[in-house]
Amino acid sequence: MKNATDLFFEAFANKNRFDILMRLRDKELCAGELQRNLGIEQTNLSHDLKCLLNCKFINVRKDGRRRVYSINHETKELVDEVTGHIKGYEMYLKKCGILKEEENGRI
Amino acid sequence: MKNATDLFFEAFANKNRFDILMRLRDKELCAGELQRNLGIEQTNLSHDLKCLLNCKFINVRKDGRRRVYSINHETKELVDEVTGHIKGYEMYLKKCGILKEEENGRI
DNA sequence: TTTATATATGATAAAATTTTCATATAATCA
DNA sequence: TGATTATATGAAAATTTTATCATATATAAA
Repeated sequence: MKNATDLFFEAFANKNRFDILMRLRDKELCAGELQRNLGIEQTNLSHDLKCLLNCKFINVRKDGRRRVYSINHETKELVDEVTGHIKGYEMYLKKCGILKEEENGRI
Repeated sequence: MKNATDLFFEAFANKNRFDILMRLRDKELCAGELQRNLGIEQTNLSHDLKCLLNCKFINVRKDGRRRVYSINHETKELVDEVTGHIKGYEMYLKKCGILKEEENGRI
């Protein structure tokens, strides 16, 4: 049985979902705009938006056949705090051998 | 190639590692104490501590054959902010169908 | 100087999460 | 009404992350 902390990190600490939150930081966007901005697969984006909605990290409103998403205020503040921390520790994170870089198989 | 955000979440948004940070919130502890308090396997704990150290989220000092760990101030503040957010959204997190609960196979 | 305790390391196994695939629904337009 | 666009759903495949296993090192005690 997962506790609230596990669930929180599963929702929040995900690349695509956090990217969505960052994009919504400054202005509301519909699904299609998010898809084009972030380059996420439509189907993944939809799953991710639903998750963020369920958790009340974001809100929706309908506009014709579009759905327009916006971030909630408290979540926006948390995004900012996390973003700040990442900036401050970036150099160490990149050197951590436990957080393994992908094999760089590029030619 | 992982970016700083991916690396940050891999380090920070992990059950065992976040538990360690929470335990260190109020006082410094050696590895053995953390192990007993948290019930983490010795070998996992050691991997996790190394990761947190690499990222500079915690510090160590030697004391005889013990190693005593303490949390860094900025990280402690972030832990508090995250903890607050989790409390506020716990009820929604638990109802999110995307964040799937484990099958509860208990008798 | 051998033994015991505390902690660390690296490779693989196991489990969890994320992506993909196939398809559905809902609203608008022709 | 039928076609088209925008978005959602659920199951299975693919990938990533975490845990386990076997073993190493370092300090202290006997």
